[in-house]
Amino acid sequence: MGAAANRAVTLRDVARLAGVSVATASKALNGQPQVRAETRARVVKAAEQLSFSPNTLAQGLITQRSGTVGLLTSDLEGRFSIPILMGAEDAFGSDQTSVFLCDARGDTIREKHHLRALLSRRVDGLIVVGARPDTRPSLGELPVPVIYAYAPSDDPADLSLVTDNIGGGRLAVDHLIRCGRRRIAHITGDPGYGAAQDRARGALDRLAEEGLSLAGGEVWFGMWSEAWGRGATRMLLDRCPDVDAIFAGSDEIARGVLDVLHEERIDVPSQVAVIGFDNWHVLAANARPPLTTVDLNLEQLGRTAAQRLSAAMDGTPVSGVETLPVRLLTRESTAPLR
Amino acid sequence: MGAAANRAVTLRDVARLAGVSVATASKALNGQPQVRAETRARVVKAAEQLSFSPNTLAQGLITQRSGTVGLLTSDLEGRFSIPILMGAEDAFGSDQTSVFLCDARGDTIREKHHLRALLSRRVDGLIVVGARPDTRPSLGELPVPVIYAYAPSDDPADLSLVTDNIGGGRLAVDHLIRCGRRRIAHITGDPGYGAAQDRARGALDRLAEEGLSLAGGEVWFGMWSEAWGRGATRMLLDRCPDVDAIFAGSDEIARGVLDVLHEERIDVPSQVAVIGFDNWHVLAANARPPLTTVDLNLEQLGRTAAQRLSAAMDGTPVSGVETLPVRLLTRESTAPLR
DNA sequence: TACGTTTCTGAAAACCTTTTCGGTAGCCAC
DNA sequence: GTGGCTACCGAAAAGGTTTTCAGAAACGTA
Repeated sequence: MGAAANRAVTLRDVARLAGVSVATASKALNGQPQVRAETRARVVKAAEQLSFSPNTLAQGLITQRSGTVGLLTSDLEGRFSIPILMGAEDAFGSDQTSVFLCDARGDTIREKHHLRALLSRRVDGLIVVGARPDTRPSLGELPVPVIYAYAPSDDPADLSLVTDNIGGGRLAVDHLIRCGRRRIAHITGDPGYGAAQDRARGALDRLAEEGLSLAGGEVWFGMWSEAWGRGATRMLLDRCPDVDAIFAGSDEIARGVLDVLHEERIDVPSQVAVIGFDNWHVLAANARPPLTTVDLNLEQLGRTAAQRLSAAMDGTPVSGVETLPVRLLTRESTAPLR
Repeated sequence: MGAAANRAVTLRDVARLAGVSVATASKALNGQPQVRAETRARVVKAAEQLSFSPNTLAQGLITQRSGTVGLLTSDLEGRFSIPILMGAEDAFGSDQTSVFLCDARGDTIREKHHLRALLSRRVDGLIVVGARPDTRPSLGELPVPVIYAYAPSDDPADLSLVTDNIGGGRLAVDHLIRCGRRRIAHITGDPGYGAAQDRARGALDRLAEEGLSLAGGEVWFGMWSEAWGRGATRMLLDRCPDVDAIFAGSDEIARGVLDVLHEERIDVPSQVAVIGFDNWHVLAANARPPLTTVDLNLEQLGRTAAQRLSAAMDGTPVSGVETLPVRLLTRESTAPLR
């Protein structure tokens, strides 16, 4: 594979080839004004000829900026971190900032290790992505700015970016109401998750505004799995056979819901509308029928994280919790009643 | 969040606090022998007190090693790259090598951009992960060693690491045969994928050894989707109602297969055994029943990639295509006939 | 011609660490 | 008291780049 260990070409090589000093070469390549056009051209040509690329390490050493930020995640599947990473990369754009992704796998000592590694590589900032949307311990005072994304920090002095779970719950129910549904049930995951509580809260709020209450009488908390989605749906149909819409707290649960409805020959969406949460593409798009769901806008979250981080790196101190809107993605599992 | 822009502490600060020169401090911290135990202790204490962490950029500048490798992927979902990343991190372990993940999103110009960024950060090596398990264009001659993982390079002078799709096909069919099945069908994805061809090839080989041929008469090529899994299964049941096992070319397809079997009240595994491919956890583990599947061993792939890369970085030139074994993961969708 | 001005170039310092090599101090033996 | 060890420490160079500042060259003006 051609180890091709020919020593990397340095600015000195370029300067020599162009017949100038390294100082001039540097200025020529960086667009500094105090260099004659003709000289600049010569340097640029030489650089291209040698396919020179500046040593970022050396640059970082003197500018005190490494041009890298760390993305520290605990997310084994990459379900959240990859979209956030893409958003962040987008926002930093080609302005020579790269993003370092480290996966701590939910392990505190691995997290510490990665943190040390990132810090010793002099990252200019840090984005911390939690595995679940609940508060997580703050990393404390660090020599670089930190943004917590998805899972907020427990220290209000930090800046956290979270998705709007309450708003998402409202949005889902609002959509169902607009579809003419009145007997709406909510099946969701582990009640220990703040996200489950918030989504339920949003749903209940919107229902109350309409003078409605939950079909089935209560929120069906359980687990974040298809199996629970199936089990809860069976119980729900038992207790409340005239339900006309189900809001599932996650796409996994929604898959279970759809499964049982299908089994019972209940048509979706004409008899019962189903809406999920997360827009986990492989689950939602492949569902039968394709699943209307609440998209978390994770790329946007990543972009915003990058922007806030840029601001913080430029010295504007930031803190608090910022809630980012989610959006409805309609597919075929919901439709107006008539 | 405490921008805490207090200038990072340097070795000079440590030395000053310990009352020694920077040279001595360096030697003390790096375990060099020519420093008195008492002095070393003083330096170590000072370093801890200031929570000093050496500037990797400066270190890299003189050792000519950045202690980072790049992981260049085209995989939007993170389905492949995250496990490979974890395996690679494992293999490099805490021996101060970090892994830089960049997502090119299947876009050539983005790939070029990331490549430049990585190279200018002086990564010590590169792992390139393709989006699909087919050959991809070589990056050509680079100043650092490169390993192609998952998708092999089209240049035989490169080193590529791929999963054993033929072996996987054999393994799947072998398992079904051991379960006493004789009328085995194969539903798989896009025939344009080498992986689809290889898996089918392995399956056919193993069947031939047993003197069997494929139930349904042919391989059912189609698309990598649940919908195709459903459609193909319906056709299959139509043409060949006595089938007793189905080998699906991916877990997504297998989900479709299970769906239709369930719909037709055909019990899995007692009447028909089903096996998938990929071990995409959210799909396979949540299936009804949980899906026996072929695990790609991607973490192992990542570990091996890291090892080969280390070897290459140490000067051993490597090339060719290395095929890594996959393994069977039995859940409940397969079982002996009786 | 002498001087001031403008325009361009280069030497050198700085960033932080590692490593080499010379130097100092202490010790022992003569 | 001298020479020769050993054990320890520090000055300095190196790595590649940017930036500052001084100097050189070219030009115009008096």
